[in-house]
Amino acid sequence: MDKMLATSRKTLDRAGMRLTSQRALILDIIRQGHFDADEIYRRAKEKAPRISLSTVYRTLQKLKKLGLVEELHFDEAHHHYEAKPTAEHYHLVCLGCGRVIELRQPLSDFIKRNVSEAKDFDVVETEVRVTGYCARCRKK
Amino acid sequence: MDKMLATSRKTLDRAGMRLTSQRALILDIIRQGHFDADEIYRRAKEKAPRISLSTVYRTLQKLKKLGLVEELHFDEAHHHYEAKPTAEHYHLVCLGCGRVIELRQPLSDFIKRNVSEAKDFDVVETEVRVTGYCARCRKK
DNA sequence: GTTAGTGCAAAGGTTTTGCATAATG
DNA sequence: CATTATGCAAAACCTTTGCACTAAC
Repeated sequence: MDKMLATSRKTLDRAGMRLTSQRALILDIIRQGHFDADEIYRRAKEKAPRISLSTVYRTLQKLKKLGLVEELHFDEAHHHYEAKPTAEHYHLVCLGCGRVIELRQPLSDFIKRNVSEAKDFDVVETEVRVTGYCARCRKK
Repeated sequence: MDKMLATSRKTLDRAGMRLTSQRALILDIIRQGHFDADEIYRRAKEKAPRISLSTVYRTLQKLKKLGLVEELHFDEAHHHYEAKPTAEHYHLVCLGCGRVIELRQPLSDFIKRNVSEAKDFDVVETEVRVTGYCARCRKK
């Protein structure tokens, strides 16, 4: 049980939630990349064949509320999830191959400054989604 | 039949598509704001009670492909649509009241410049979604 | 008239929920 | 052991599709 898991446990504890094997597993999977619920489910089943899709959804939901996981909206069909906290970054989604590239850029300050100034808005979260073609796909 | 509709007709013509009363109606509704498919359907039914939800979805799909309409990803459950072409802008979604505020900011240049420089990515579209609380809701 | 578009109903895919059982703290 | 979480199956949603009929060009 690593350090991050210990931190997660504390967060769960504080919320009166239990750290089950399924939750630890899901948390672990999410830390490895951006996946949709079904992909998380498939990966989880490799280690815990009896896990159910509902558990995945319920867990994701709860972790999201606790701020341990962030929900992303890459494509139209499914949501994707990634572990938090992470350094600020946003996503490039390649329309050719579907690859998701993380891009660390100090954008939120820029946005927040402009947004609040202009509209008196209290920013909670900023999601930037850029679609286009990666270098590999552009060559075709 | 206004000027915009004439433009739309041309675009449809070029694609070998017919300008039906339903399409004109949907186009007209979308120009009034950002709505999800169901809201468009409800509004459309007021003027054309026999219109079907499938027609709404099919129309949105086609208009999107033609570039007359843009699909947005505000909340987790539905897609929203807005008319194009519009000036570059992004969206603030209030977590309190759900209101969507348009924000005109020259962000895309900033993003495109940074993105291409950093990652050799050919940008097609940029979507920025800022969530938070509007002035009204913040007071509570 | 030909062909594309519509309405309806049915299917598809994702996410949520109810309930009895199992596991955590 | 009290309570929260799980698994399963069924339901709830949103969106798409097949087909016969209608309307646009």
